[in-house]
Parts: sequence; structure tokens; C-alpha cells
Amino acid sequence: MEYNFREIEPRWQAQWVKDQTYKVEIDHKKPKYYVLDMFPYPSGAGLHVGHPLGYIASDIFSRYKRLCGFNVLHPMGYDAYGLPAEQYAIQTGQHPAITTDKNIARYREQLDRIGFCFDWSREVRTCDPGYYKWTQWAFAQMFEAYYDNDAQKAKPIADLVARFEANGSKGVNAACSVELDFTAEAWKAKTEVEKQQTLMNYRIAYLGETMVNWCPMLGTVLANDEVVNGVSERGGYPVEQKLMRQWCLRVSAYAQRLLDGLETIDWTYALKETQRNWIGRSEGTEAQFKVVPNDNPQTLTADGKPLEFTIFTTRADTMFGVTFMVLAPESEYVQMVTTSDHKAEVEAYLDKCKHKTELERQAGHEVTGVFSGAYAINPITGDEIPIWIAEYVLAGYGTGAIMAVPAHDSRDWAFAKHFNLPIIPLIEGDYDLNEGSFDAKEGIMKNSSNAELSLNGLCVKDSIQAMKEYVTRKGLGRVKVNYRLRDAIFSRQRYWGEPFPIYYKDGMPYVLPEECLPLQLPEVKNFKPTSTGEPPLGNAQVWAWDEANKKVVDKALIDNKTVFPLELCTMPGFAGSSAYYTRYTDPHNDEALVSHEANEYWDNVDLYLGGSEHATGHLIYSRFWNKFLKDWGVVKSEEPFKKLINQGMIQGSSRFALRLKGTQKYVSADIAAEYGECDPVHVDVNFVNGLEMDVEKFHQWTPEFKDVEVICNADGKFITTAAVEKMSKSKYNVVNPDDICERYGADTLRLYEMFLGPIEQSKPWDTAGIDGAFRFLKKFWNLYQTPTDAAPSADNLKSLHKLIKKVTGDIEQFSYNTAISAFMVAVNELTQQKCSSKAILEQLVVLIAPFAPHIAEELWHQLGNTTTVCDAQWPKCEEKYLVESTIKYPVQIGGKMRFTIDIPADATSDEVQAAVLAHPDAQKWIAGKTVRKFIFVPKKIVNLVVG
RNA sequence: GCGGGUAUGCUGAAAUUGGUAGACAGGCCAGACUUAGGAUCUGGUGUCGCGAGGCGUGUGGGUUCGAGUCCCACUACCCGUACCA
Repeated sequence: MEYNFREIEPRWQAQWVKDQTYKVEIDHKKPKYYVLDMFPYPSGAGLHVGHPLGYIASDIFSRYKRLCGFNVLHPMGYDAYGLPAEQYAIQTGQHPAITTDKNIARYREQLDRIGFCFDWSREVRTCDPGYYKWTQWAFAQMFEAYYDNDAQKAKPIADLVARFEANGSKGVNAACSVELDFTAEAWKAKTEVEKQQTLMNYRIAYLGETMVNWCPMLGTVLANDEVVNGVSERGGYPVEQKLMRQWCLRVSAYAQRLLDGLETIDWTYALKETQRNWIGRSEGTEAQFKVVPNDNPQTLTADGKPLEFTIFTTRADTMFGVTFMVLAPESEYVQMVTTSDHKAEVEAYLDKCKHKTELERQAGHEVTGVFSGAYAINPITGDEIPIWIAEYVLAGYGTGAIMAVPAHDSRDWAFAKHFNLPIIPLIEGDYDLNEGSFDAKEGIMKNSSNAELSLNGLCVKDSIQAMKEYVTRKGLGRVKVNYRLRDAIFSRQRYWGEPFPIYYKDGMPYVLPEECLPLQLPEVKNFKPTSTGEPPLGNAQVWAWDEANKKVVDKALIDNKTVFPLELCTMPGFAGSSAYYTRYTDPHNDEALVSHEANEYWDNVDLYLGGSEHATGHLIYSRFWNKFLKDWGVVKSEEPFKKLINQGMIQGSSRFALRLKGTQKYVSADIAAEYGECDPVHVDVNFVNGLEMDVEKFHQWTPEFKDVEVICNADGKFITTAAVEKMSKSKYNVVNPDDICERYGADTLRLYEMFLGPIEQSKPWDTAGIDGAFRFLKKFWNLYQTPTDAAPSADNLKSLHKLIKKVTGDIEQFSYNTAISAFMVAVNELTQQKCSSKAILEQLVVLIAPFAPHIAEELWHQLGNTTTVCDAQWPKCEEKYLVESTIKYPVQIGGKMRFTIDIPADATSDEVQAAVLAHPDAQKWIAGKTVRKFIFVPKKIVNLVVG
């Protein structure tokens, strides 16, 4: 019988569906194991061969774990909200839900052909109201929460209200936007709106007036991780800074926990390092600088004292070298210190900064700034130093103000040079301040003393410590930890996303009652912003909240007494993907995001597979979201993903036909030099075999190429050139998994993708190599054609158990490429041995089942089994079959391998030495020399040192 | 700048973690069977040399009986990040 994958694969796929082979339920008799793939955004282009790489890898591990007796959860779903469907809707009027459904259907069809063991009964879609009910719910919980820094935990906002009622802000150590100080009486005296405004300062989901990345072309704000190189990640449009009132999530409250959690999870060093940098913890000092009163009345406070502002520095040791101060253009202090005679100049500068796009800001790095006319007093030296305003100081980090130490900070140095400000060296050493600053955090201090403190002679590290103590003691400042991590901006001015369950009363947001969720996305006639510049939801007619009747009503009814306007923004892409892993564990629960029972059993993800591009987006947001849910008592684990593997990208291997410059003639690459200069033109890889192009198909490809002249080489072949590029439609290098399944079968596709190399590594796709995997499966199949009950030979057992050992170890390490080559070796050996023993074959088929499930299931049944191979038992390696009676030792003489010799495994060192020296080849190399040393490493090697 | 990663035949890669470099595949070459099909099977294939043998894992040093693997210095490429005080 021939290996007929075209018949076998669909038959078993249908059978698995019929038998619900991959459906899992809580089963307390078995240990759980949760394998998750990052769910895809269903794009219109469908899957190419790169997409399933991670899915195949996780599928193998899932099947392996199941064979080892685990109850394996392996779900799949869709990150279905997203910009492309909405952009398409704007262009064509096609509702994004329709596009999305169509794309999902296509994805599903493609995924189904590859034979994954997904439990589709647990599928989720982020755009499904039954799903986004819980995205909205989680947001509502965050709205009703604040972060208690002392407890390091989110708590109900009601607790905070109680504390305000009792003691005002005294004793409250909560994450907030601005430090507030008020008494219980002051709190009680506040109006409802004022109270709401105050609480907004503490809520984990809050409305904040913040600088955002505004993308005019997309008509929406973007998160930092959605802006790449100063332009939008989607579409590559310009992005500018704009102050807007936006929903934000107080991710920064969790900065320390996000950092600490990294120690407890099994992720790659590189990925953890990326997150550490993104969180950007830095320990430093905050210090107060007094402003010298000038003609700006705000330089004096209400009680007549000089205005002070706070700076943050990690180099407290350099305070003696501060020669000027710098404020960020957005700093509130700019208006408070600027003198009247500098006002015009300052205003002009601020205006210039404001209109710079993110791209211009990043590209330039030119030194710009303006003097405010004001001076501050260095608290350590008492010197008056000028206050400047410059865009190199960022409003969002630290306090938006710095003390400049030009001698030891390259940015301050560049600024000082440009504006001719003094530079005072503070560290001994061999450096030239005319050339640049000395930034290293090392060396011995000088020029650093006042009447009470001298750092001179101390090293940098000790000086920082000494200055911290001094500043704290003198009440000049405090030790402070700063994080680079910012709060996540959570509003998008778009249609295709989760609506916020929020309505506005007296301008303040209120959450819809929990029982009213989900708040369904309304229908709109137009997906563009409204004529008044409102987000697309402004086009919805039925979009107002009737508080009394608890329902969505026509916005014509808004009276701001019982009917109120609903929020017009929607949530960003990461909203729906932040807790999907936990929803899979209880996907149909209408009462809760996840039941305690389901969370207790399935817990968090044991193995997570996905691309490294999510390092600073999804993987931070989900960790944050999960920590919040843990504080809220919804889930039990602090971290969502225990182990994470980043699969590499499959790159495209593009092909180019060479076109003679300025003509429509195409010439084979090997003879192109004879014809003159050529331009490479992308041609579709699907009609190029290796480098040889099918000329006929080229002509048929598009009308453009129908009648062009093609010059072949002497053999009548047309040779193309090749290059590795990203796999994309525009480069005509996309290879579709359906085509591979059609030609070779899903098992071959799976095997080949894994055989290509280590999963984490990126590599170009080359269809040419797939024949090897296909041939292997045919050889594998042939082994099973005449199974017998014959007892296995020692060689059979050795080949099998060697394989069991290798494959088991390799799967545990996700080294699938080496596991597959071990299969190839074993099958070659067993074929050579003419092995037909069922005892061997039955175990062999279980071993390959995770990799090639269809052929395994077929052969498993052909061997007479009636239940699925998925529930077989993973074979155990018996060492007794592997023991060798003799070992082939390589013999090195003078450090070089000269020959091998067979020696009994139990030979003693002396016996080995005698045997080696007696060997004729040894004599050849030793002749005329003396053996100075004899090295024998049992089971490894023999080495003779001669001289 | 900073952080991370990679570098081995014509190609994808392997090397039990300090022990025969190139397993396993693809490609190519030769042959067999087929009366030319992108089928199957066998053998060969790092490089120089007729040969014995020499050389060979990005470069240069070092440690070791022995280095792709460890240490030091450097180069190239890829990814992330970007005035974070």
C-alpha cells in the first residue's frame, strides 16, 4: 500500500472532530498542562508558511504532554479587533465585522488542514460580546480600584474614600498622578464633582490629561509600543505629540512587581532584559532647588517664600558641579519662573517644540533651548545658576526638571558648549572637557566641598551615598526610585474596538452597572470621525445611557438628568488580548471572567509560544492585567505565563528576474553579464524551482509579462537571482501552507517546518528542501507494510530505545530539528535491519505521533488499535538495551585524531593503554618519540602525548 | 549611544556542553532500474595535495593532553531601544 496522505489526512481530521478527540474538561485525576499560542489577528492575506511555525511547535509539545499523561489545555482564538479591518471599512463601507468573520473563516480553514490538536470548543474572539463583556468588566474593576503602595496591592476605591473621610490624605500612600494633601474636613467639603476629580487621581483606570502620540492619518492616539521609529506601527503614518484627555491604566503602579516577577518566570534572558529596560528602574535622589524671586509673581509662593521645584538625579555626587538647571518645555514651572523680558522668546520656543512631530524630535538630536531669565540656587553651594528650558529634558520622566552637570553628562555638556555655560570638572582623571564630558560612574571626586561636606577623595559610589545622606539629613530632598514605564493610554478614537462601559454625568465618568454588561458596539452609518471631530461612535444614533431604566437609548433623549452621553472612544488592541489566556480556561462562563474552580485547576499558562515583537506591548500589559486580577481575587497566580518561547520568523526567499536596463527584455542571470546592466524584478517564488524559473508561467503570470522577450541560457533555462526578505505579498515570496498540504500533506509540512532549525531562530523558507521530509515519511510508512509478531532483535531494540531517549530529551528542550533527524537515523537503521516487529513499530508510531499525527493515527489503527493514538502511552527508554560491550575509541596522538580502536567497555586504563600501544597505527606515530603521558577518558577518548 | 543575539561546507544545520567538526537533510556528481517523469535505489561530496599528509568552525591572542565550545581583544550582520538625568 502506498502512503496516500491525500486520503489519510482529511479522513482522520474528520474522525477527530467526530470523536471530539481534542476537547478537554477539568479532570482532577490528571495533572493539568496549559499550552498557549499567541492568538492571531486574522488578516485578509491569510496564513503563510511562517505563521504555523509556533503553532506546530506548541502542538507537538501538547501532544507529547498528553501522551505523558497530562490533561492538556491547548486552545486557539482570534484577536479580532484591529485597524486593518476598520481601514478597509472606511475605504469600502464593508462592516469590519463582516471582513473579520470572513478572514476568520479563512484562517480556520487553513489551520484545520495542518492537523492541530486545538480544543475549538473553547475558541474566543475579542470582538464577541460574550467575550468583551469581561474586557469591559475588568476595565470597570480597574476604575473602581486604587493601588495601595504600602500593601503593594490594588484595593477598592471605596476603601480610599473611607480613609479620606476619616483622615483626609494623611497616611495614604497610593499610586497617583499628583501628590495631594488635604484634610478630612476638606474632603467632606468637596462637591460630588470635586470628589470624583480627586478620586480620578488615584483610580487604576483613570481619565488623564496627558501628552499622547496623536496620529492624524489614523485619527487616533497610539500607545508608545504602537509607535515605531516615530511613525505608526500600522500604516507608517506620522505621529505628533498632543495634550488630550484620555483613559489611562496606571501600569506604573505595578512597575516594581512587574520587575520582580521576572525573577520567577522561565523566559529568555533577552526578553526579560528588554522588559527590564522598558520598565527602567533607576534609584536616585530628588532634591529641591529654590528659585531666586524675580518679576514673575509666581516665583514667590502664597506665604511669601521662594518657589521651589524638584529635580531627579542618579548622580547626587555631582551636585557641586551643577552650573545650570533645565526644565522640560511642557513643565508647569516654565510659566512660573519665566521673567517678563524673556517671555516672548520662551513662548516662541515652546510653540516650536509643540509642533514638532515625533519623527523630527527623534531625527534631529540638535541642541535647542532658551533661557527663562530666572535663576535657581544650588542648595549645596549656594550659587545662583540660570534656569533654561530645553526639549532634551522630557516632561514624562522624573519631575520634568534636571540639574545640569556638564562635566559628567554628555547631554548637559553638549548644551553647555552650545550656549557657552560653565563646566566644572568633579572627578580626577585623564579626560579633556573640551572634547566631551566624562560620563563614567567611576573615579575619585574633586572640587566637591562646602563648609559641612566634602566628597573630595571619595569614589563616585561612596559619594552618591554620602550626598544622599546629606540631602536627606538637611531636608533638601529624599531618596527616590523612578521608573521609565509610563501609564498605558487606553483610549482609541476608533470604531472597531470594545466600547467603554462609561457614561458622563456633569462631565465626570460613571461606570455602567455590572449587570448591564456587555455594552454592545453600536451600529454606525459611517466609520470615519464625525464632522465635528468626534470619534466614529459619535455617528451612532442609539448611544446614550438611560440611568433609571438601565439601557442604551437614542441620544436625542439626552437631558443630563436621567439620560447621559456614553463614552465615544473604544479600547485599544491590547485590551482584549490581556486576559484571554484565563478566559480560555472557562470560555462560556456568563457569571464570571473565570470560575474559581476553573482557575484553581487550569491556573496559568505553562508554556506560551509567540513572537518577540510583543516583548514590550502585550507581554507587559498582560502581566499587569493578571496582577490586577490577582489582587482582585479573580486569579490565583501572580504571573500569567510561566515559560515562554519566542519562535523565530520565517523569512521569505525572494526571486528576481533580471531585466535589461531600459528595456522589456529579461535575461537569465548566469548570462546577464554578456548583455549589460540589469534591474532585478520580483517574480513569484511559486513558479521558480530553486533558481530556475518556469518561463511559461512567467508569461501567464500577469498581462504585463505576456509578450516580453525572455533570453534563456545555453541549456534553455532561465535562472533567477535570490534574496532573503520579509515574507509578504508585495515581494511575491509568500508560500501558502495550503499549497504545501496539497502537494506533500500536513505531516510533511509539520515535519519540515520543525526540521528547518531551532524554533527560536529566524530562517528563510525554501520549499526545495521539503522533499527530504516527504521521503522520510514514505520510508517510515514502508516500515509498516508487513508487520509481524516476531520478537525484536537486539539491534531493533537498540535503535528504538536510542530514539526514545533522544526524542524525549529533545522534546523537553524544544529541540525538534534534532529529534527529527534522530527519527531519520532510526528509520534508516530499522529499514536496514528489515525490522517488521510489531513490538517495535507500535512504540515507534507513538513517538512520531506528536510530530506527524495523521500518519501516526493511520498506522496505529493499521496495527490493530481501536482508540486514538493521542491517548497511547509515551514509551520509556530502557537503558539495558543501550549498553555496549565494546566501545570504539578515537585515539589522539599529539592532540590530533589518528585512528579508532575497539576496546571492551569494561577495560581498565592499563588494558586500554596496552591495546592502544599495540596498535600498528600507534607505532607509526610514536616511532622515534617517547610517550610522555597517557590520557584515558572512559567512554570518550584516548590521548597520547608524545615528544 | 545602550541592551540582546548571531557568525560552522554550495544551502538548512548538528556536535552527548571541553573529547573523532560537518550528524541529519537539501543541492550537486557518478551509477543502477526504468525505454528520459520533478519517481525509486546505491555510492561520492569541507579544502589543498598524485600521495603520505597538511589546513579548516568570522579575526587576533590565551588557557588545556585536547577548544566550534572556556578566557581576553576585535570585526561584520540582525533585532530591540533611543536625549530616561
